[in-house]
Formats: sequence, C-alpha cells, structure tokens
Amino acid sequence: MKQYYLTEELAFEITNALTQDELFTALSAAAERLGFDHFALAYDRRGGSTPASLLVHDYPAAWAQVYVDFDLGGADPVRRAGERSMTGFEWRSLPDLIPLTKGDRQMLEVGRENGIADGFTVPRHLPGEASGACSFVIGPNSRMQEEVLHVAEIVGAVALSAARRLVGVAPPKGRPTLSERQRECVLWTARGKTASEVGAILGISEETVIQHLKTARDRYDVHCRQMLILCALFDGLIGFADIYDWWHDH
Amino acid sequence: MKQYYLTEELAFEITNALTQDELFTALSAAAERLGFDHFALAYDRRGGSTPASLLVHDYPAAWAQVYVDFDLGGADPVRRAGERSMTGFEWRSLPDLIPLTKGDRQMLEVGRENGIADGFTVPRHLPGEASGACSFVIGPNSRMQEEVLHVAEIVGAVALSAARRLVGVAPPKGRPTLSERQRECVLWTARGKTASEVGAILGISEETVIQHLKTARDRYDVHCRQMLILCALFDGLIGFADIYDWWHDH
DNA sequence: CCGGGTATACCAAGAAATGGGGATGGTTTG
DNA sequence: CAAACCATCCCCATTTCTTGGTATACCCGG
Repeated sequence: MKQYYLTEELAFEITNALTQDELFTALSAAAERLGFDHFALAYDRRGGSTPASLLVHDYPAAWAQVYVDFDLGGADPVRRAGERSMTGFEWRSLPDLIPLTKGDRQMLEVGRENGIADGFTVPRHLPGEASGACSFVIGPNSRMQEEVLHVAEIVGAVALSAARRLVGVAPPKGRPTLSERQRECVLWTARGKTASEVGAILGISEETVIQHLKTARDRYDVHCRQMLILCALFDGLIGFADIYDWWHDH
Repeated sequence: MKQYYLTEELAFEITNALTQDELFTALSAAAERLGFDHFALAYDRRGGSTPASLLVHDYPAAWAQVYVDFDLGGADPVRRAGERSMTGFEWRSLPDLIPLTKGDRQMLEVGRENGIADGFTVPRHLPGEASGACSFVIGPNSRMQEEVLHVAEIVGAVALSAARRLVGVAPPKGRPTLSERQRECVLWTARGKTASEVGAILGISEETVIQHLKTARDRYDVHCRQMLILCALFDGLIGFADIYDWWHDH
C-alpha cells in the first residue's frame, strides 16, 4: 500500500478519536499496521495552574509496573533523549543523544527481558505548555522496519496532537510572566551569582535582588531558586545558551 | 516516485549539508522537488551572548526585507502558531491555531502581493534550548499539493536538525559525568528538596547527600547547586520531565 | 483619579548550603 | 595487585538563602 494513503488513513482514525479509549484503539491499530508490538503515548501539560497528563499504552502489565518505579528515579533515557531531538529516533541511537547511566542501561535491559526490545519515539514540545512522546516498540523477536518510520513519525505527532486536544489546551495567558528586572536577576542567579553579586553587577542593592527573586518565586509558586530557574528555562524566558555561553566566556 | 525514497533522498542531502550554503542548496532543491516556489528556515537558539540563529530562505528580496521587519517586531503569526502545533500546518489553518490580529492579516496580505501566497510550516521546539520553523511556500499561481505534505513535514524537521548542528550543539558525552547516586541526589535537589529531605527519601544520611552533591559539584567544577543542576540538565543526565512530573504529582 | 504593577530600599531570624577536613568498606579497572 | 571509584558516614565554620515584614516613587490603564 502506498505510504501516503496508509499515513492518511491512520492519521484520520487518530484525529477522530474523541476519548482516551478511542485513541488507545486507534494507536493500537496503527502500531499493528506498522509492524510494531506495542505503543506508548505520554503527554504532559505543564503551563498555567492546571497541569494534566495522559498516558495510553499497551505494554505488558509486568513491564508497566516496573517502568513506573524506574521513572520515579528519573531513569527513562527515552524521555530525556526526546528533549534533545527534533525528529523521531530509534532507541539504539540513544547514546548519540544523551550519555547513558548505569541505571539507564539497567532499565533498557529489564525492558528487553519484559518484551520491550527496541523502539522508535516521536517527541514533541511546546514551549511553556507541554511535552509529549509517542513510542512504537518491538519485542525481542521482531525487526525494526525502517521503511515505516516516516509513517510512524507523522502518525506519532498526530497522536500527540490528539492527546493535547483530549487533555485540553492550557489557556495561552495562563503561565506566569516575569518583569524584565526579575528575569535578569533569575538569569544571573542561574549563572551562579549570589544576591550580593547580582546587586553589584546590576548596580542595585542586595536586598532589591532578594526582593526580585522572592517576587519571581511567588509568581511561579515555588520555594527555592533552583525551581525558579527551571521554570524560567522551561518557559523560554532564559535559555541554556544565556548561561552556558556566559560561563565559557568567563 | 515512491514517497519513501523521495523522502530518504531529500533528507540525505540535507543531513549531509556541512555549511549554510549547502543547506540552502539542499532545501532549495527539496522545495522545487516538492512543487513549492520558496522555502524559509528559521532556527533560533534561545539566549546567548552572541545570538545564535540561522535564517536561510529564497524569498523574493522585497518580501524578505518586509518579513524581517515584521518578525523583529514579534509580529509573525506563523511563528506564533508554531508554538501551538506539534505537527506541520498550512497557513490557511492559522486561525485554528491562534487568533489573527489585523496586523497579522495585513502581513499575510502583503506577503501575497509579494509572491508569498500560502505555505506549509514545520515547527519544532526543544525545551530550554531552541525553537525553529521550516516553511515551504507557494506563490499566487500555484496550488498546495496536499500529497507531498508528509514529505515536507519530515524533510522540514530534518532541515531543522541540520540547522541545529550548523548553529552548534555540544556532542553528547560518552560517559556520564556523575555516578548513579550522585545523579539521583541532583535530581531530587532539582525537585526542590533540601539535603535533609533527599536523605530521608533515599534512606541515607543528610551528610551523605551533602557529600554526593559536593562531589558532583567538583565533577562539573561549579560552586553552587543551581549550576550543578543546569550542567546535569544540559548533559541530558536529568530531564525537564523528570523534574516537572514529580512537582505536579505531589 | 485610583489601583495595580514595577523598581527600589530596608530589617530580622531561622534554615540551608558550601567549603574544608576526616573516615571505612566494597567494587572495578588497568 | 594497586589505584581509582563508589557509597556511606561524620565534624566544623562561614556564608547564603528563604520567609516574613516594612516603605517610597513612578508609570500605566480603566
């Protein structure tokens, strides 16, 4: 069958899913049509004051429980790698995206023992709003069919869009914003400066810097500077390069 | 020609582009092969002392200048819509994604008068790092060929990955800088926990947590926890999702 | 005009982080 | 086998952060 029509057909079923169950059914059918043994879609909305998430998968029950335990410890290399890739990627390419820790290798091995041998993951991120990933997975006795990965890429992204619709789109203005001065203080803090040092840099008092950071923390409803920095980073108010380039220049 | 081989061929040329000029050439060829009149790729790495962005396009010179002026003023509806879509979108779908202002409509109209009648844009975002969009555009006397949009979607994302590479991105480190236990302590710190709390969570003493964090800081040669967290995040040892999921589950 | 937001400045106390030092026992690697 | 790494535990002093409170002046929009 021509790939175009296959893609259109699978995308159509997914786009028309009105409930989580229908999405499950459509994704299950898509995985089967594409020669995968399992699928998993995880979508997390983060912006604003009403976080929400959606997880649909057809993993073996034993693996699903193991996975949750690994996940709490931050041991999901696939998800982390998805923050480094604009395109879908095969799991065997993980070391090209992130360094694998011992815990990561362990997780992949346990997955293999539980019928999760390899996969192709489609990650997507919307700044300040949400992230998601849709994975198509093969078992130990299956072969990754390279010729369907383009279809999987498009279908996976369509599925993430469907998940976004089901979860509900966060209000565009829902997330906190910082004033320019607050943002500057957060950025210098991320660069490792104390409040006193930031004050000297910006030509204001240390107390004023403290006040700006306090206001910024209140805005995001977090209680420490590391969480504040991470919020600003995720929302795109500051970027890795703001911090890294400055470090390397000094 | 079968779409799969067309996609593979175009993606191959783009992936092998070593300079901005080669990327231009490859994208120009891709646009022509797909029946588009123009293309434009914009990639913006967030922040940095030297703003690292890349813009390659073959727009008519008159429109290019107008476009840059609109874009600098933050008045590009296509870019704004790209923050709301996980898949490529046609410009005629813009009102489904964002409310269009009078200025937006004016811009689209001026574009039409300058040979930019409609387009298909592939947006991509990486949390904390960068955003980009690759557009394929038709003029007033052309028809959008729906049957090539899947190809355009994949090729566009591959082009953005190439742009990322050209702008510069650190290769992943082979071996993780931190031990598994150190990484865990950093992750819980990023989740906003004090050393004492991390100790309770992991079943070890507060002093042990402090020791792990100290060793981790030494590994990265940084002097405070925010810098440590950012290094681990940048390396891909912890992910935004690892941090955020936990915040909102508790 | 008034209220809200922004920028600036100050105070205090308690909690937490950082840098420096020490140690033991087990595992891995060259 | 020896060195390095990993995980665990302890001590101390100093600095910094967080939370709570106070205030003034300016700007902008309804």
